[in-house]
Amino acid sequence: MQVLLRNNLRWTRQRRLIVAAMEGRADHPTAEEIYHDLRNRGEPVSLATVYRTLRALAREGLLRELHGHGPDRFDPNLVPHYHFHCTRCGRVFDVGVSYKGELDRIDVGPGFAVVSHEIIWEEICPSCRGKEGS
Amino acid sequence: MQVLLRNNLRWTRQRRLIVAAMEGRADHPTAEEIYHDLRNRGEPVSLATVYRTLRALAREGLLRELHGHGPDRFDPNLVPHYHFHCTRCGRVFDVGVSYKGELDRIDVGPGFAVVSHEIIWEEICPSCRGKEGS
DNA sequence: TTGTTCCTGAGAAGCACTTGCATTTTTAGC
DNA sequence: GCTAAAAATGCAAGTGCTTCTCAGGAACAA
Repeated sequence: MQVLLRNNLRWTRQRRLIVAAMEGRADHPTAEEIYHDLRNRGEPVSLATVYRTLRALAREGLLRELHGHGPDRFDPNLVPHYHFHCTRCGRVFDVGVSYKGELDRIDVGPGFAVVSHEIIWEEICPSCRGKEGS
Repeated sequence: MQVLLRNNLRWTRQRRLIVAAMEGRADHPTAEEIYHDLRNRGEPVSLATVYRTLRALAREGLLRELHGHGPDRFDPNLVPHYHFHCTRCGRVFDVGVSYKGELDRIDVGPGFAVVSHEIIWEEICPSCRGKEGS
């Protein structure tokens, strides 16, 4: 991953830690979650740095930002895929529907330029389902 | 629209104004935008009431809430359809791709319950495209 | 008309970030 | 390895969006 950090981005201790904390995660953590992960392991990082780093990595294309209700989430999985989102707890999961590349090539109208697309399912996840009734 | 307001929701002056301001709009306004609309017309409403009313209407299923970067937006068009979102100015537009009902019926995994789905295109809209270079 | 319940406005509070700035760190060049 | 320039960090303050609190005001049912 570090080899990809060009453009005046320095490979600092904090960035190494944050990248390591993200690597291989499939649970789409928030900046807060990464911050607490590192804090709990005794690693000194500030929340501002976690935010700055995560956004920088997303700008470099090394991470994908997910927006929706609640705090932004980050996904290290760069293979195009879709998500579903639990409307109760806010968690985001991957969905196994194959990526529809043709939707990136549709013509949405004159002057518009498609960058990417995302399909989001609104769901109730099994663990919230268990606590039903509330 | 008023006939649909059941469940202890009272048909107040403010709610009438807010519903009227939303009716037929295709520009997916934010709560702030509705608030300023009414204020500019000399109608006395508070921002808190606009937020409360819009959320209440969405809970009743009379409006759709759109989440993404920036403030939440509201859509009075209940016919299932998709959106694209300008990554520069944050505005949301309707996209003419026909609704894929089968995606509401996919099996995302044991215990998950699909409520709905949305496809969002990330775009640069014509007016931001014109101001390119910034 | 009256009582109950719900709604409203105004401002405070809260969450999720972002920014400013003084102080490190990193890194390229010697 | 040393040095200077540039970039990153931590902290605290600031911002944007939204919800909450609460006292007073409207709506609706009887």
